[in-house]
Amino acid sequence: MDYKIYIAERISLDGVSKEEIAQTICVPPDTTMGDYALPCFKFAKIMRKSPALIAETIAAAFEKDEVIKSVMPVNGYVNFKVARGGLAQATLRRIKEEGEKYGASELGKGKTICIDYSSVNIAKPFHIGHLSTTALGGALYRIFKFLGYHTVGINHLGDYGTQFGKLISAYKHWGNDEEIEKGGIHAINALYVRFNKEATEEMEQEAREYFRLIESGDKEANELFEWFKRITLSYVEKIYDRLHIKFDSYAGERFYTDKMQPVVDELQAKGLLQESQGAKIVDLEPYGMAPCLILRSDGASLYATRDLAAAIYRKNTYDFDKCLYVVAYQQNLHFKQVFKVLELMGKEWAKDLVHVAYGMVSLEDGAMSTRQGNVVLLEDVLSRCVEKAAKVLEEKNPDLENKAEVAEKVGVGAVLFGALYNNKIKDITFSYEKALNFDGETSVYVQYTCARAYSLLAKGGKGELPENYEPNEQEFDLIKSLAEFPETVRAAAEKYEPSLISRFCVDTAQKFNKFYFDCKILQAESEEARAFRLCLTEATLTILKNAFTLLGIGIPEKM
RNA sequence: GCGCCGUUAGCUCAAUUGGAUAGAGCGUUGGUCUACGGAACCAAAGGCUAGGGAUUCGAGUUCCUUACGGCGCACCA
Repeated sequence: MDYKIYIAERISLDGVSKEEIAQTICVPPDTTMGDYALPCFKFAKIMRKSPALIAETIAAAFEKDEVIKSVMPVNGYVNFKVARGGLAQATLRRIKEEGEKYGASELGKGKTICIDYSSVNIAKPFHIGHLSTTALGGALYRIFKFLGYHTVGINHLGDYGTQFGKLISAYKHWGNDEEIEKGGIHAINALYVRFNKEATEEMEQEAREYFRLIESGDKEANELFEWFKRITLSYVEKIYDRLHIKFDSYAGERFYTDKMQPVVDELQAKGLLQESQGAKIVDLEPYGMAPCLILRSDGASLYATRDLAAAIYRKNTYDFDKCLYVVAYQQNLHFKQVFKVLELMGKEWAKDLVHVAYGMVSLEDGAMSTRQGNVVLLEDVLSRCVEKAAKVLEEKNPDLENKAEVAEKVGVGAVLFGALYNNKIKDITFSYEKALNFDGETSVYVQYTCARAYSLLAKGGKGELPENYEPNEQEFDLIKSLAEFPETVRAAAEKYEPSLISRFCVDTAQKFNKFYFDCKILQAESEEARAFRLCLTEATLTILKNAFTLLGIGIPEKM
């Protein structure tokens, strides 16, 4: 039941709709004030009465029932207290019934959403700079799926550009097949780094020529390129497996090679293409933006050209209702330009394209650079976190059976959770000290809370929910938190902000721990209290599992 | 120079989108240790929400402005 609507329907105000009342109802900062509140200030103007008077009138006219137990006007607010037993019953029953579906909905039924995320570069190792888009995109993918959308995860591979010409040139000069087969991506990347350090002018020339050869379909150049691509993909797929990330398409930039000319033609036909300084552009001056470059003066396509082709292809292929680009805010202008050009082309669906921008990751000693080799590799961060988890596990719980498996869940979870805990727009300075901290507001805290819950349920069994039980403060506080989960999931989707879910988890775990310390569960004061608390424990566990599944993090039963 | 974003406790971050006394974690100090799992819990200290103006019943949140920081601004992706 939605209490806000329930309350709103029992209030009538001249000139104010029930919907507006329901929307205005909020949750007071302190539970002692009430469970819900209606601030009356904005009605004062319409009704030409003071907020305090309106609040008093509403309170006086409100008929209390078995759901709303008390109604109090306080300084222009009307505070409502609900019957706790009823709310507890309804919430716990629903969680029990819906189980792993609790929080899901059919909101997106029949709708398709494309999510472009992670988008790795061929021949470049996966560093922590790629973590945000991967973790965010993966979480959004699951969140939208949970809300009933048909989701399409797209890894828009960075597999196009002169850099691959450089790579082939470097390979020709210094490459060694055996080393590459053994060293994989790192051996390839070493070649690329070396090229950027040591390449002569002739080699640069040669690199451009190799790139041209790839483009024109030259057999050897393409075989080399495909080899590098295979090595890269088998490397990143291992990482994706550990992070529980999946894609439905690996159509990268190269995929659009033959799909750009029609876009250029269409731009031309629609009179949008202009010549400027030898290049072809779409002028965006009227919209306060720099021009969007479509073709270089040598006729070659650009980043924007491929993104235009990709957007059109995705619309034609998936007929999406929304298409997200989970890309760092560095690209703000780029996407504004691309979206605007599509709008000018008359694509009414351009409004459905969303750049989900997030903050940058830097190291304590400055920015990362693949070319200079100044990077922190994700695989290293993962292995160090898992190692640390294993070490702590060895101390705390040496008899645990599946230690390696648990350490993996704890360690990898901590890395993912760290990437999903703050507002996505914030910049991050990576440090091992922070990454390896398992105390406080972390996934480990939540996992530990779950381990406690599992342990309680193993000892106490799963009870039947008692009919007439009046929850105490701690119990009720926790239940209200649990009841908010569906709304939290929806908000996370609406704002493209998985951190709302991470925050929810920590908050709920804190409330559970408070409940755990203040209330005896297995030796409760009555049979009813014991049964109720076990149900509450089970419900909390259900929700934390659902939430962590959305984030892509596992929860061990023991740790 | 222009545009976008950011600035909240010593540090890292929240704040239900304009609502009541701005909350957590880390760190610090003190407490809980015969326990349903101490990777935990409780308490204390710590704030002119970067500065200034405006809007209104009410601003961390909206608008203007200044400062500081990040990012971007034509043939890279």
